[in-house]
Order: sequence, then C-alpha cells, then structure tokens
Amino acid sequence: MKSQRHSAIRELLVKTTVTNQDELRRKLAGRGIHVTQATLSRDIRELKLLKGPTGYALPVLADGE
Amino acid sequence: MKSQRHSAIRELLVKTTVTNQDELRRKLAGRGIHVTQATLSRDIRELKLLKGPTGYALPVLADGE
DNA sequence: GATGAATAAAAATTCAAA
DNA sequence: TTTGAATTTTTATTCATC
Repeated sequence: MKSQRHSAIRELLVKTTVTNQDELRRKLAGRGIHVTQATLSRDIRELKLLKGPTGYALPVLADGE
Repeated sequence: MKSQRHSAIRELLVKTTVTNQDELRRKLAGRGIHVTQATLSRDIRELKLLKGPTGYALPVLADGE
C-alpha cells in the first residue's frame, strides 16, 4: 500500500541517510517493502522530497500542507 | 572564473526557476558564461544546492557557512 | 489508480589536458 | 586546480499490465 510505504520512507529519512533511490529501495526491502526504482521515483515526487549534498531530505511544509 | 560563475548561479536561482542543469547552462550562456554540464554538476555540489519538485534551490546555511 | 520493465533523460564521475 | 569530452550512474518517464 502506497501510504504505508510513504510513511516508511519518511521514517527512514529521519533515522538514516539515503543517498540514492537504490539505497532507499534496499532499506525498504529490509522492512519487507519491495518496490522498484520507478515507484520510488514517483514516491519521491509525491512526498516532495529534496535531494541535497547528503542525500534525500523531507521538505519543510507550510501550514496545511 | 569559478567564483563569478557561482555568484551568477546564486542570482539566477533567486530570480528564476531552474529545472535542470542544461537549463542552467543555457541561462548562464545568456549571461556570457559558457561551461559544460560537468562543470555545473560540480558547481551544484560546491554550492550545496538542493533539488526539489520545482527545481534547484539555494540551501539555508547555518551561521558561518 | 498503482506498479514494473524498459527506455529516455538528467546528473555524477572519470580521465585527459590545460 | 579547473575544465570538457566521454562514460557511468542515477532518476524520470513511457508503455503495458494488474
């Protein structure tokens, strides 16, 4: 289910460093969530993640977002 | 000169939206600064730019950075 | 609508070379 | 030490399928 995967991604990002989508894929797989890179690319867009020098990060959201 | 190009990049980012490195390259070229994608990839790292849903953005820097 | 496989596009890196 | 050309790697998209 997508919403659970999104939650798992958020958690991973606050707890660990995620450098690229394949690393994210492997970390999710370690939690039993198996998806492909294409799906993670879409998730990253939907979650509005930022990619910076140290990897992916959660955005600061305005009220209501 | 790299430092001037970095300044130009910062200016472009606050004034315009830059979606990808080739667009950045073209906008810099419009200012007379001609470099390749490889150079811009390095600049982006050096400037610690973030890439988000709307394009590249300047980072919020801590004091002293 | 959500996903994967394949592909295209974008970005990072390597390897000269100045 | 900075850069470009070529290459590799990573990410986004397309095109089916469920």
